[in-house]
Amino acid sequence: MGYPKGRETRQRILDVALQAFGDAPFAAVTTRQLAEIADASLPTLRYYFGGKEGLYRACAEAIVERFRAHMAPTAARAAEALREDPSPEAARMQLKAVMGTLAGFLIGSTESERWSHFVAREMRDPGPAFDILFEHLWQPGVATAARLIAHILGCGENDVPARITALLLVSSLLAFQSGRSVSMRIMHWTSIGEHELAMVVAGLDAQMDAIGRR
Amino acid sequence: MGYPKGRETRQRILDVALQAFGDAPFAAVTTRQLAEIADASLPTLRYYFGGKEGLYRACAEAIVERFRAHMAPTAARAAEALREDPSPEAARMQLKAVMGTLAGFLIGSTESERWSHFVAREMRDPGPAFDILFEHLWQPGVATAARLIAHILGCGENDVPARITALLLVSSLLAFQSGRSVSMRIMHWTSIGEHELAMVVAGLDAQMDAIGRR
DNA sequence: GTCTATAGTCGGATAGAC
DNA sequence: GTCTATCCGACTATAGAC
Repeated sequence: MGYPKGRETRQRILDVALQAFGDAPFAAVTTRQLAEIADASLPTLRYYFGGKEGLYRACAEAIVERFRAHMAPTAARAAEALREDPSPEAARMQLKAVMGTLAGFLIGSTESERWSHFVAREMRDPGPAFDILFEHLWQPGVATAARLIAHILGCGENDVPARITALLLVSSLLAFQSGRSVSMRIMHWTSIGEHELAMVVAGLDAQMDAIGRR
Repeated sequence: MGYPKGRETRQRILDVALQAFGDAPFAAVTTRQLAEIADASLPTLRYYFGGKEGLYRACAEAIVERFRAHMAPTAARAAEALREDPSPEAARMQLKAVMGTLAGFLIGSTESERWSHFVAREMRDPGPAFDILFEHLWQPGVATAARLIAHILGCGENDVPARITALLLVSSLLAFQSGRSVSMRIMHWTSIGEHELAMVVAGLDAQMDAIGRR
C-alpha cells in the first residue's frame, strides 16, 4: 500500500542525494538544492529521511548494498577456491580476481565513481555514516584481502603484515580513483576510464606478484 | 615597522586556521570560530587575509613552505647521488630515503598530521587551494619519485609505469595517514606514531624492493 | 503523502569608531 | 591595527493546510 508514488519520490530524493553527497562534503550540500533537483519539497525530504543526517546515512546504506551485491560472487568464489586449493599461488590468483572486481566496482559507472568519493571522504573525516561504511565495507573488504594475503605469506590472517598489505592495496586503488583530480593531472589523462584503470590495475598486479617474494 | 603586534596577530589566526582546516572541510569551518579561538575579531581576519578563501589559501601556502623545507635536503641529495651513480640499485636506495623523509613529514607531529588531512582533502574535493598544492607539492613530489623509479626500471621518467608507480607509492602513504580512522580500526591501533609508521614504511619498502623485479 | 509559509539560527561581510 | 555593532542572505526545521 502506498508504494507507487511514495517509493518513487523517496527513491528520486535518494538518487539526487547520492550524487550530491558524492560530489561534495556533508556541510557543503544543502537540503534545499536536493529538494529542488529531486522536484520535491523540504518537508517531504524530512518525511522520508528524518533530516539531513538521516538522508546521508541512507546514502551510505545504499552504497553498502551495491558494494555487497557487486563483490559477493567474487568473494564467495575466492573462499571456495581457497578451501579446495590452499596453495600460495592459488591465493595470489584469487587476490588478483578480488582486486580486479573491486576496481570494476570503483570505476564501473559515473555513479560508482561518486560512491568512491563518498567512501573516501567519510574515511578521512568520519561523520554520521562512518560506522555503517566501516562495518559493512572496509571491515569485510580488507578481511577478504588479508585472508588471501595471509595464505600467500603463510601467516595468520590477523597478522600485521597481512593486514597492512591488504589495507595498502585497497587504499591505493581508492586513492587513485577518488583523488582523480591529481591522478589525471599527473598522468596527463583527461578522464579515468577502463583503459586508464587497466594501467593502474597492472601496477597493482605487479605489487601482488611481489608479495611474499624476496 | 608595525611588525610586533600585527605579525603576531596574523600568525595566531593562521595557526588556528591551519588546525581547523586540517580537522574539517572548508564548508564546515566558520570564520567566527576561528576569530574567537585566535582571540581576534572578524574584521581583523578579513583585514589580513581578505576573507575565508584567502585564509584558506594562506594555509596551503604555509603547508607548502614546510613541505619544501622538510623535503629539500633529501631531494637534493638524491639528485646528487644519481648523478654520481646512476645505477638502478643506487636509485632504489635514494627512493627509499625520499619516501622515508616523506613519511617523517606526514607523521612528524600533530601539526603535520593535520596538514596531510588538508592535502588529502583538497586532492579529493578540489577547492581554492588545489592549484597551489598541486604545483608546489604533488607535481615536484611525484616527479622526484618518478625520476628515481625510472632509473630503476630503465625507462624515461615520463613513462607511464614510472609515474603510476610513483603516484601509487605516495598515495598509499598519504591514504594510510589521512584515513587514520579506518587504518587504526583495521590494525587495532589506538594511535599512529613512529612505531606504527615504521610498520607501514616496512610494507612500502617491500614494494620498492619489488619494483623492476619479476 | 506532499505542499506553502514561516520560524529561528547562523553564516560571511561591512561601516565606522578608536 | 583592531574593535563593536549590524546587515543580509541562506540554512535547517517545523507548523499546519490540502
